[in-house]
Amino acid sequence: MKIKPEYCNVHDALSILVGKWKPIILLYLMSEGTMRYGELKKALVGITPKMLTNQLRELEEEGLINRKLYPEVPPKVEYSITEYGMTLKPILDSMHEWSMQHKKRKLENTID
Amino acid sequence: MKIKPEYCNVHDALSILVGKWKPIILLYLMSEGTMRYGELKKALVGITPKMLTNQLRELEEEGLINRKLYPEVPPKVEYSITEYGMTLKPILDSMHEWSMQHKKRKLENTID
DNA sequence: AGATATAGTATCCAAAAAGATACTATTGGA
DNA sequence: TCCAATAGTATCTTTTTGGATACTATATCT
Repeated sequence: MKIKPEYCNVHDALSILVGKWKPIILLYLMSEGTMRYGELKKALVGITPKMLTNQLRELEEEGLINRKLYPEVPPKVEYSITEYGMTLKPILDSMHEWSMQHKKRKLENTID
Repeated sequence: MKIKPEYCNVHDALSILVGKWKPIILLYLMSEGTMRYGELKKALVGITPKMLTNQLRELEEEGLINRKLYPEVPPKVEYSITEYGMTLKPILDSMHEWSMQHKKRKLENTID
């Protein structure tokens, strides 16, 4: 059997999740609920405005988060997880769980 | 609450899985069992030897796959998934499942 | 009139990931 | 003696991703 990355579903799922700040943003919105742009910017230590906007836009494009613009001045924009975005929660949770075990395992194997 | 990517377990789990060919290699070894370097190279259409070696080494370093070298000439090397690597299967399976739903959903929303 | 607050853009630069391509060691067999 | 087979290395280039930093629009408040 011959295969290419483009035909791999896991590869595609990963490409949606990957991005330096995407998992964090998703987890954050999943647990904290609605947040404004500025709040996210404060919470995500070290993120640049360009990156924040970029990651939010990409998540929005996949339908995972919602962007609500209030027509005020100064502007107010609220981000929240969509119902659809919540379908990722079990996967993120199991990755979180696996990662913790993995780190534990690494420590155990570092007897040197 | 303030957060950084380095403190996010999901981020870390992803970084182990990410790499253009890693998910494919894992899935392949999970389903096909043991494979030689040359067999993998033939199966993974378009991969360069450098990339193949690189991805295999990184997976091996995490303990997910096994490298068995037979001291023959010409050399013979067999790769297989480890028992530990198999603990990732449920996660990969759910990502596969999610990705399929996601594509279906995208098609439905493309009525334009 | 000028400062303030918010949610971004725009531009340029650095680092990381991936691709192309050629090369190597070894030894059993023709 | 020279070639084939296998599992890689080595080197250079391109592409992708992320970082630094400065700038903008605009109604309101003083």
